[in-house]
Amino acid sequence: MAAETARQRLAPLAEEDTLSLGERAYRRLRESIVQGMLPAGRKISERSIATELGISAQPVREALRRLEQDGMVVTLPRRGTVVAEVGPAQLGELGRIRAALEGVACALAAERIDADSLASLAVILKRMTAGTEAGDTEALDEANEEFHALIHRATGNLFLIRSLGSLRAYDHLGRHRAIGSTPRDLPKALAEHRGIVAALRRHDPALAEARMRHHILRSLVTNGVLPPPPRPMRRP
Amino acid sequence: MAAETARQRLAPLAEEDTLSLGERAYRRLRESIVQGMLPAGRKISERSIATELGISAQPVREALRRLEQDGMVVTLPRRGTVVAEVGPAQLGELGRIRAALEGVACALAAERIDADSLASLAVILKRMTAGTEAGDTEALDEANEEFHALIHRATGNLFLIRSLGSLRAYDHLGRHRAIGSTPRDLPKALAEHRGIVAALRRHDPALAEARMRHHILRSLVTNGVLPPPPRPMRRP
DNA sequence: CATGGACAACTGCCATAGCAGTTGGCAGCG
DNA sequence: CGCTGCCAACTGCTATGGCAGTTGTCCATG
Repeated sequence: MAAETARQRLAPLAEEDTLSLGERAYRRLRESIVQGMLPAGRKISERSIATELGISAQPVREALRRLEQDGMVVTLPRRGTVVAEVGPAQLGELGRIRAALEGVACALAAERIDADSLASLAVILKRMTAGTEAGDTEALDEANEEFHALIHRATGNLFLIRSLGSLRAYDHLGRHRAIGSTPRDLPKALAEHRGIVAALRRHDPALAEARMRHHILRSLVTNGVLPPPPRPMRRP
Repeated sequence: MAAETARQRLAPLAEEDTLSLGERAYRRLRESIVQGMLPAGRKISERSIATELGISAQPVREALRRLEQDGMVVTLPRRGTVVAEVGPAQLGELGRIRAALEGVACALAAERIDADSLASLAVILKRMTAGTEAGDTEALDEANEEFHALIHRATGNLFLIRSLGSLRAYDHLGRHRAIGSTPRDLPKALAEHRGIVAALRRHDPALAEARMRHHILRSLVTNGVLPPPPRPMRRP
């Protein structure tokens, strides 16, 4: 079959940033994948992507190698590179992996988080409270993003930051897969976020880890990417 | 200061494999880092590494970008790339991360492992038993490697396999850092391995996860990369 | 002696060109 | 009509060359 699949071309890279072309291509491609364009199975050729982005093939190639390491594309040598299939099952697995990783991240953060970060978290919590009352899911998503990113950075662990960045990308993919508005339990999420901050403020790694892990797993369940708890979940 | 640090050159890449040069350079460099040559702080220039390996600079560059994603090197744009500092503290963090990841891997494996893999694990257990009685640490290390790699593969999750591959590399680094023979508790490790296989055979994800995580954390403690449990560890 | 500035020797980064292996289709033979 | 073999158009992969930014050294100047 020919490539008749009405492919929407990628806009050329804006030269707004000072980042390397390889880095920009990496982010752009990852974004394009989780946003839904470039669906699973789509063939990605270094040259075509390069011309669409208005750059050379080398940076694209680097980006593809990194995406391959993230598991978002698979490439058969001398055959081609395609967007990896990420079915509901694998999405669930990645969610469980993310839950575990967010857990240790939260534990590490609890050990070394400073007053400034705690203050920032308090501010984010206020925004979350307002957003929950107003039902502003968009603002909530943004605050949620900052919330977790801040905790990740608080660990000071680059490996954790990078891995969780990739994993959260998959989370976005899951939301885009679910047609329409995904179900959420706003008040419960807010309470959990409060509990996590409380544990962080107490510098209690074990408690922080348990609460964070529970929070992620529960949100995955209400979002439908994980089935209801096959065995009674631990109460935090 | 000049580069007078008696640098031992890397042997050119053998063309034994059919792997791409970039992949081979990636593995070679990672190996060289965890083995102790290319110590932390060593400057790594694409060109010099390329000439030492007898290849071009492009594959080396890809390898460096991937190593950067693993956190093993850091590169300042237009300034240079150096081997990342991985102190005892970060080694401990990475260990805790690995414990969590090995845990979920073991849980996933428990859900879907087949009879063949279980049989292979039984064979490995026998080798471990023999090695423990004979005190053959080298054979034990090899068996241990296969043991965990087999469980990783049993999950069928590429992200898990890749991440744990990188993490285990850091584990080797920890052993090479510790001068002389690192302390180990062979009988205890054997018993834990048996318990893990039993949980896998029972297809009990929660039990398998708890046991695997405990196993990793304990081995990290006896190896000295983690301090003795600051708070009472859960009994599996 | 101290200081500043220019030049050379790096560095990472990117574009171009071409290699070898794979695939799809089409002509030609049975 | 069906099958085989070849050829062109891909693919990923690597080498080469060169650009721009950084650094360290050395000489000239105060």
